[in-house]
Amino acid sequence: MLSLALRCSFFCKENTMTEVRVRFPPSPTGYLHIGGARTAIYNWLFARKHGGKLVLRIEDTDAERSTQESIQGILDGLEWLGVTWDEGPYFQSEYAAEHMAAAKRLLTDGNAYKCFCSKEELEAKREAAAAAKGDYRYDGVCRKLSPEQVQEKEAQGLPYVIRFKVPQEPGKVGFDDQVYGRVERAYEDIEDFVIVRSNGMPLYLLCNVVDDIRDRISHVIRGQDGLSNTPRQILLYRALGAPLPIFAHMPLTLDLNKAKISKRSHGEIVSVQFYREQGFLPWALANFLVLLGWSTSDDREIFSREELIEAFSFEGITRSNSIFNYRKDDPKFFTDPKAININAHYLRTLPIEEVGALVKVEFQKEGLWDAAYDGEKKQWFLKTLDMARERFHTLKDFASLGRAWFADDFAMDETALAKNVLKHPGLKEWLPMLAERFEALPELSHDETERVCREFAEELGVKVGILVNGARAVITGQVKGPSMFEVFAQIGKQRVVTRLKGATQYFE
RNA sequence: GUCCCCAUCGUCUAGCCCGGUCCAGGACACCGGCCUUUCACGCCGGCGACACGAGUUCAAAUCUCGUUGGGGACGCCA
Repeated sequence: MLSLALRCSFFCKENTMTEVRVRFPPSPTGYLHIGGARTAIYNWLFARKHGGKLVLRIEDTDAERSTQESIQGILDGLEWLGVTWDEGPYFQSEYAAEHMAAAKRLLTDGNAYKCFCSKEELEAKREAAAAAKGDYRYDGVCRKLSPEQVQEKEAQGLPYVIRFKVPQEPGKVGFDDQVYGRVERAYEDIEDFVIVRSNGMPLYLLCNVVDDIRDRISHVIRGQDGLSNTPRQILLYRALGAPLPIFAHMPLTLDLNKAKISKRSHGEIVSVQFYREQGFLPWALANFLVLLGWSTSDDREIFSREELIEAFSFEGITRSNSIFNYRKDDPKFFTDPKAININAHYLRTLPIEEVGALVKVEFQKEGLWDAAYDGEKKQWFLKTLDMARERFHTLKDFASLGRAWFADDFAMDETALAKNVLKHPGLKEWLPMLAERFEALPELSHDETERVCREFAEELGVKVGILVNGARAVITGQVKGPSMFEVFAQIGKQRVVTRLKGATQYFE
């Protein structure tokens, strides 16, 4: 799709910055959302792959919208995902003096000028242009002001913003984006943009560049929505006499209506925290997110950390936006089915000890944790998880669907009750009778319980499945689960017998 | 409106740069089968796409142009 020469320009072009340094600069105006998380992961992968550094920088210059809570949320989210940074977090607000100094320099070097046009004036011009169906760009009236005129206006105490002087010549600015290829923008299409507000505060475009220069960022990896900012930022780098980083823009993640996902309009479904609460394994989410816009040429989709770091490159990144196919109000999937599928995959393939550690946290929250699970019941605990996890999708399932394994106050699934218990009235007598036969055994083993069940079924002249599934319902509250003979043995004689005898209650 | 970007199954995508091996491959989802005491896993099979139109060519998903559709950016937000 894109010429190879262009794609590998990072490796071929001489670069004054030998060290790979990338950054993730969230603005703390809300929780960490999956789009931001994906960008962070890409940066992290790139840094790890090239032995570089990931800098975390909190862009908190919008004091009104930034919150401490949000900062903490972002940090927690990254940490949970396993995205580790090497420097920071730095806070953009602490470098205000530097941003100002840069603005002053641009002013004295003649790369910027003071603009006294009021917001109202500009607004009027914008509206007039819109009414005439034309497009508006700052007309540069203040750029033409003589030094005397500027002095005069300043003497009058008129407020001013500082605008950058975009070259007024036929050329264009361009750069080789690592994902999108050559991107160019004619000077005439760029207006003299504001870099400092009338209250003296520098704007994002400038701050961001100044910070990236100071942090010696070699590769700017960010969302495609930053693509059209890039030409202006390059102008800033040039004027500031700094070397250019390499740019790589990622396609965006869209919602079902193909609109950019945002915290504001999508709520929890796009928040990393939500997945944490819903029982996602952190790496499963990361793995899924990475696949939204990146792939390898082979058919691999499941990657360990190491494998991903090894496999990752800009080459595998698509240029088209991808849709986050979440399904709200779907009884089976509460988010993108693929995300659930990947989570389920990790849930049943990860070393059981790892799953155990995560389930422990879940159980502690649910009041299901028993200290003995870390002690004498540890083997039993892990084996139970191992048996149960095969058909679970999230960590929460252990405490909900799997509750009967660990506690006596579990819920009876309605389908299980109707289909596997009430449908066969004979079970009202048979299950307690089965309990008696189990009681006669020294302990419940897979083979013994199977023998007993089959013999009993034969005596009764019914299919063993009726007995077994009826038992499953009253013992686990579920319509599905592992082989019941293993379940008998695992749940243990006492609970099994009690629950089988209690079957009569369902017939009243 | 202006500038820019994008366009393959419902979704994520491979293939496109270097045209034939692609009546387009994989994954998820969905449907069916096998397995089975259930469900799940696993395995087997099915459904399902090159946005449209021209052009170039012996040959186009791949190259060119146009159309349409979608997205992003156009702030004294970040």
